[in-house]
Amino acid sequence: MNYDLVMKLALERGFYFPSCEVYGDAKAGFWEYGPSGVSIKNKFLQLWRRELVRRDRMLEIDGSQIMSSSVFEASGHLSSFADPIVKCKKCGATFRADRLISETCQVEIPESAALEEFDKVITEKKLLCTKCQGEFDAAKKFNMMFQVGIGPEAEPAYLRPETCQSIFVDFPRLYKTMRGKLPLGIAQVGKSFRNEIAPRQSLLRLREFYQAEIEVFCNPSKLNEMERFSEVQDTTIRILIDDKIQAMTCKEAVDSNTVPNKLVAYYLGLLSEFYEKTGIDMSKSRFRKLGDKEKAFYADVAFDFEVETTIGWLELVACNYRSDYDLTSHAKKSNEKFEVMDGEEKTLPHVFELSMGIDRSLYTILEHSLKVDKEHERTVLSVKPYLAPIHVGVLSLVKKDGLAEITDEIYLKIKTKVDAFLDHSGAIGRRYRRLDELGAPFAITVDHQTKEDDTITIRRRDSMEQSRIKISELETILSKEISFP
RNA sequence: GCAGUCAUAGUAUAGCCUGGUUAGUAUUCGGGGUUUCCAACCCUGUGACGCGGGUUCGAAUCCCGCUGACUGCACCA
Repeated sequence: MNYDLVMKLALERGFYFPSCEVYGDAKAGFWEYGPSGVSIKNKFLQLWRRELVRRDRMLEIDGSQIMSSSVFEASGHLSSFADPIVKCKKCGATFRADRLISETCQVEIPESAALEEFDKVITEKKLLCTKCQGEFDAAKKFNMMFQVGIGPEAEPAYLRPETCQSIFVDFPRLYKTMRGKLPLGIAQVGKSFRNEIAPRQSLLRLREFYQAEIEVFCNPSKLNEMERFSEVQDTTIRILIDDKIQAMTCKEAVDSNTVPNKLVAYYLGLLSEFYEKTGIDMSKSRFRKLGDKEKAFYADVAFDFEVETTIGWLELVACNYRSDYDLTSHAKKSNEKFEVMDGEEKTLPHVFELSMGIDRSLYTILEHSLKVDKEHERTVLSVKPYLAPIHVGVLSLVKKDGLAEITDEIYLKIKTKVDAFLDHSGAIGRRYRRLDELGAPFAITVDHQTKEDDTITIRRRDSMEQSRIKISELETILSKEISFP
């Protein structure tokens, strides 16, 4: 299925749509989830909690979205999360200063250098705009963080550009009060904010977006002492090696040194098992080991979990081994102690993170699940039943002869237990089609026979098959069919 | 941020070049009928010119600015 059809479905069926769309000054990069989108997002997160947070006994927190300047001084975002740019005075074109200089006069200046360094070279080498030969203005830093003003004096603070910073600064308290033991996973779901230069393609590149992040704190000398590894040692992970995707078990990945240690392999395994259950086509997925130039400024080793879609390979999860970068920086800046006891050993934990993009994951689930069934002239969202925005459609074959009343009764009985949708209007086939597009795995229909023997038909979304069941069996059947794996 | 293309009901589109009736069509959606298990049919109703300015007696239509979408470049910590 392709991007345009997913977009159309999203707009027509309430999955997602542009923010503030009735106003002409609405800015790009902001989208909202409609009812169907929220429903599938909640279920996706429930699956994430089951498969990762609970399974690994992680601690989940919910931190502030606005964080103090000190946090980002320590994290490096104030200096490193910014690009040096120069603007042409004449035509207004902007360029990355470091790239412009290295491309035009082969002088390498690190992007984190002081702004005067860029100005100096531009003046010395008499660099002019490559488009119009105009002169450049002084170099500036474009920081991708949104600054906010706190209180009447508008003292600067920032919207977090990644959720994980609260996990790092909360770590000492959590470790003490929650009786932590390494390795310890701390998880968080929430919004992050980045002032992207060119947001594009709806949910795939947003200025305000959801992340589900997991920071695993571990003892760097015990990365291969991972008891739980046995749970995933036979789980298959797909890794890109020399431009070829190779499927191997987690054990093989460690033994062949493809993945550096058991801890990292364990979490890549968990992540694969999780995504398998979202219904994403895993044969179109890979872990890609990042080269030195691609890695984030804090990462030692990095694997991106990527999935192939009709608009190319999409990064859904960044798996970064951040070493002690964050805890050391925060310890220094805050003068707090971040070392903990691991058995007899005092250690400053290292961090391995799984930073998941929720919006992109949801898009991919939609794209991989959406099918056009030409034979029956219908569009079907074949999502896993436990992720479906609506679990069951509750329909009357016709409104009259008392059928609507029986249908209402059934709906009343189940509506607080499952996501049910009541519909009496129009032709039955049309109602089935609508439910197919919403991804409802089941529809039940009350007909004339119902009045005689208290049975209803239950229709399955993917096969369109129908069978008769007793009304009294409905709840049991539904709860079994839509339960999480 | 740059360049090109584009912007009309929920969705997809016609009309714009050559300014002038009530902005047309398909589908969706609401109500009613018919049918009585897969988008059928009949009646009926709701619904749109992205925003702001200019030209003009008159602007969906011509001009300017802004915003957004798409594609390419750059960017993606």
